[in-house]
Amino acid sequence: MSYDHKQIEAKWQERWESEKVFRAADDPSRPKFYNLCMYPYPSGALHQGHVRNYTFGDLLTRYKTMRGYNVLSPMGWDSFGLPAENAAIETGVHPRENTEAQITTMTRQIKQLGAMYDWDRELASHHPDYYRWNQWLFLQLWDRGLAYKKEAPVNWCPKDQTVLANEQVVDGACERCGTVVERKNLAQWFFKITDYVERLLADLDLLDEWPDRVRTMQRNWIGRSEGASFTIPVAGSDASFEVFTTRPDTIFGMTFCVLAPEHPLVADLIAGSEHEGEARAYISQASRASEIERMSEGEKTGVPTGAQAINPVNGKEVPIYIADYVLMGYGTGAIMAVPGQDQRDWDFATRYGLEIIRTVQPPDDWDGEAFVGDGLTVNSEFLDGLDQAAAKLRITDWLEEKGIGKRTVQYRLRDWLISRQRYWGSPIPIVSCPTCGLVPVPEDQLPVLLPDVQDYAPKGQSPLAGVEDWVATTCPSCGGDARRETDTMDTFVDSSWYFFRFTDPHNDHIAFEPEKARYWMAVDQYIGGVEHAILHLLYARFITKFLSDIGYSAVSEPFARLFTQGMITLGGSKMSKSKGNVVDPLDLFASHGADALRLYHLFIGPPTDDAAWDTNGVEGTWRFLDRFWRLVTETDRFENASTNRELLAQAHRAVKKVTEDIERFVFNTAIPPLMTLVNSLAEAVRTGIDRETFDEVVELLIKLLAPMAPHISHELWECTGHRTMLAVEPWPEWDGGLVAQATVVMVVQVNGKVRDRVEVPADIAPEEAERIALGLEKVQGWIDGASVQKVVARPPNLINLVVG
RNA sequence: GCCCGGGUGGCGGAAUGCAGACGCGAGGGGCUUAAACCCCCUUGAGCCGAAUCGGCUCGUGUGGGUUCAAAUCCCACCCCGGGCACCA
Repeated sequence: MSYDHKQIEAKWQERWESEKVFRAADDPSRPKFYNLCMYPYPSGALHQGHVRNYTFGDLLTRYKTMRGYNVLSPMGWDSFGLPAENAAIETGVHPRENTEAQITTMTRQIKQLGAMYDWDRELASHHPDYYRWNQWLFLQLWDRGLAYKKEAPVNWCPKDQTVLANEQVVDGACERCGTVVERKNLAQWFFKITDYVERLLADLDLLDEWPDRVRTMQRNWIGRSEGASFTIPVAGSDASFEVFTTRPDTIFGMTFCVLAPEHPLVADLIAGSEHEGEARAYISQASRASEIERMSEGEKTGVPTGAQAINPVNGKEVPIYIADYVLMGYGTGAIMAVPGQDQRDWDFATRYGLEIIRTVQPPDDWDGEAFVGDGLTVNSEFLDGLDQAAAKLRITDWLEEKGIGKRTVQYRLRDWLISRQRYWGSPIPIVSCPTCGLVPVPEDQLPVLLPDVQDYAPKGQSPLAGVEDWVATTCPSCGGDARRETDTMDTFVDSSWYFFRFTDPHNDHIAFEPEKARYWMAVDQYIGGVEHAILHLLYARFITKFLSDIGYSAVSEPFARLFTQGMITLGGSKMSKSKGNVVDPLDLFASHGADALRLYHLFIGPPTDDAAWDTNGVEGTWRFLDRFWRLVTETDRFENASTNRELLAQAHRAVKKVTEDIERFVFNTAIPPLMTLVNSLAEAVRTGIDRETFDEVVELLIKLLAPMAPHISHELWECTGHRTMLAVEPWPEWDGGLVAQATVVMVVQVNGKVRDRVEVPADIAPEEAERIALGLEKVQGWIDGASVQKVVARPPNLINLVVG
């Protein structure tokens, strides 16, 4: 009889839940393991990406539990955010109602997977119990000057009617809806992540259990550049401007300067100039140009200001241009242009007929344009003859001595723009008072509750602005009339500290007890999609460092070990509703069961890699489970047999292999030894096996399968007469004596080609291996009288005879 | 343009001194009135031999190199995927 996955899976899901097998107690006497899958947005439908994520996570939860760890594996909901609000705009249904219905649905689906969480610790970021502490976090940052409001040019999505962080702009378009992003000046809230930039960069080196790829992405995102900044005076005026360069050694090659169109000095420089009209037209065009147009590389355009700059090293006067290839947001918004050593400057110079001076000698065969490589400095007075490094050092010292400039480090990373003109998020706990200015809502008045609104449609400001009796309030400081901040927080704020809240999820007088966090943090294993490699992980690292600084966290890095899983693809592209290529996990729960689906996700390929979906593969893992099921439940004839020891040895080798593979987080190679062991066991049942060996091999197989296919494993554990809960049984150890092989098949090569194989003792000496190899008939045929010139012996696996 | 990954049968993928484990697919056989399920066998390409067994040659994107030995290490190139991108 084939196994009834529906009945068995329902039975065990109920048992695990009612017996609270996976509830984590705060017990500092036990070694802990904090295992966390990135908490999901409650979209309402479990997809294969979730299944893959939770299958990996649950395998680890169950494995570590069997290894005796006190495992914390919580689940929660990233439940604020745009999709629920956009749905509300269309349907009028309150986002809360919608979100909570979807949480209910997804909870049921996750339980159908058999993935175990401590549901007593469930949290959802839209609950006042949670966002109250989100607001608390905001106030902590405010108190230390790390939250501030300022007018800034921002990325504005005209469709969603909200501001986007730089990180949420992809190819000049809104990450969510694809609308081309505009630039707008608005007063916005920021977190000062740049205060932490050096630590965020330096501590990446400590994260040696993170994928290199993710560390590199973060490093590039932070974008540290060393160089010099210095002052350039404007000729015939008191004005001057600062520039930053990574190539101060090329300063003698400066033949013009460029200011960004938004540079504050521009207006003064062009006033009254013959180029004023032309320049104004250019500036206004640049400000209207969408981000995407400005970003498209190509022809560099610009206009002269008519003003001249004075090169501080040699007093040479060069023209000052305005061009949009210089960005106001990076460095000082002004550059010294050195076309000889910078391709962008070269392009600009050749277009406008400007002078080009090489100050680095290119190689003799150089036929390119700007030369950016290393070489001897030329045309540079006291720098001549120095290489790049020496010249940089020399000129930077010179600039510092003269008081003209200084060593400078620049970063690509900007402060984190956290305000959103949307409804479905944590209200920012600030009140604006005409006399006191911006005043924080006192901690004991938190949470600032999100009020209900009538109209969710975006109008350029948060829908909260329309709730007059909410907006109108009194100043906590002077008691006078004041108005509430109507922006809400970016949902990345919610997710930047939720892993702390899981350590003390019900606390209603503090965000979390530092003592509890001290026991559970850091997260030992964090599992999720690589799409969070930059934003979420960077923000979470920043907030953790902050919480550490204010005494709430004993760790300054939240995630000790990070695992990023690959995507599931079908027909060459990522499975997604919009592509219409989804395979619904719920259908597979019904047709093949959660165990077969889980096993398929483990087996399909390396967990880090993308994997091409093949429903036949689920059929395959189902067949494997069913074969094992029938073998255990239908075998009833036993006899003494001589091959039992070899079968037992194979079983113990499987224990070793599976254990080692789980430890190194590679699951696809942990399944084949189980499949071959089941096949060998079936073979042994056909040819004769004794009861004792059969039972031992079955017991090992059940335990090894327990973290991967838990339902069928638990049922078989019970079927084979055990009264204990398999989930908390100890993980099996392998018998070293059985694993070690007495004899090994040695490969015999002649001139590097395999010519024969021979069974030899595992501890064979090289000389003996050579003697045996030379005695083989086939080997003699290949040597054919020639002399053996060299013997490379790697006993007992291989020996290579080199003949000439 | 710069920085990461990656190219192995019909397919997903194993393999760090034996290429193709394991699974899927395909082909053949058994069971069956029949089909499905299940069980057994075959399955990189080419070739040799009185040939269901034994053997040979080639073969891991392309071209070189190092080595007794290369999918694996090195160099160059091609292709695919990802990240960043006028960052001075």
